[in-house]
Amino acid sequence: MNETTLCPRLAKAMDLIGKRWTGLILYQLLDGPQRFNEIESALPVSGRLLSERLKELEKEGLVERKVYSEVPVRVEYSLTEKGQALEGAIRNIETWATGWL
Amino acid sequence: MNETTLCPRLAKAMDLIGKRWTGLILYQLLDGPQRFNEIESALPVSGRLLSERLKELEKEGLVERKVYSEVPVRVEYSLTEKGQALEGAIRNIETWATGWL
DNA sequence: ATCATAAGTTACTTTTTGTAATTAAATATA
DNA sequence: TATATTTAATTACAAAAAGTAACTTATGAT
Repeated sequence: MNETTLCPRLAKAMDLIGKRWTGLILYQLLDGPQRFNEIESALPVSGRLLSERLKELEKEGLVERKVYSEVPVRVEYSLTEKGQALEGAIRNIETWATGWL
Repeated sequence: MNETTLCPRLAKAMDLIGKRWTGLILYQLLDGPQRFNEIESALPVSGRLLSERLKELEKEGLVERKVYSEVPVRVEYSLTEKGQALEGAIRNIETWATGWL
């Protein structure tokens, strides 16, 4: 086990995307801003992990969180420019999936 | 938690790629056929998980395993056409990583 | 017989996930 | 006043996956 010449940025990207549910959450957000429950309903992910993943993605600047003080509260998540920039990669995976799986 | 209309192929693709080390292993194999120890040295993955991941990828038809009965034995792993077809997605992630991380 | 080497596998600990119940905040209703 | 509703989480605990290091297997050279 060593890290020799592995590009740290690629390693970080793969670590982010290669985390369970992250890819699907980003894919879901390509459809536009969505609230917590919408994402939870669209994917087979539990609230616990969805919350955790969204926090990570927000911290990494891929996702933005907006709170609307309505009743009951509404929280919307959307892709930032940085997150949106992953669309090509995600669409590529989608295309591969339909062609090879 | 439900699965509503989520595309099963995309879900499977994300499950494959979204498994720790899988993305980097595939990326490494884009350089051409490599033996077990080469991959292990190039990435911060342990032999235990590398072995497990390569088995999964072989089972899914993305990677081919060839044994050369030399002394000591040589085992080479390479991408199949199906695995190679992921190059676009992987390169896309690489580009994103260098641009945004 | 002993050693060397590549490619794993095993045993054991730590971390991450899955699941379900619970909480917080802000009203509306009985 | 007390209870109910709804969204967005958080907590507690069990199960699964990952990290680490030592061990095994196969084959032939010394």
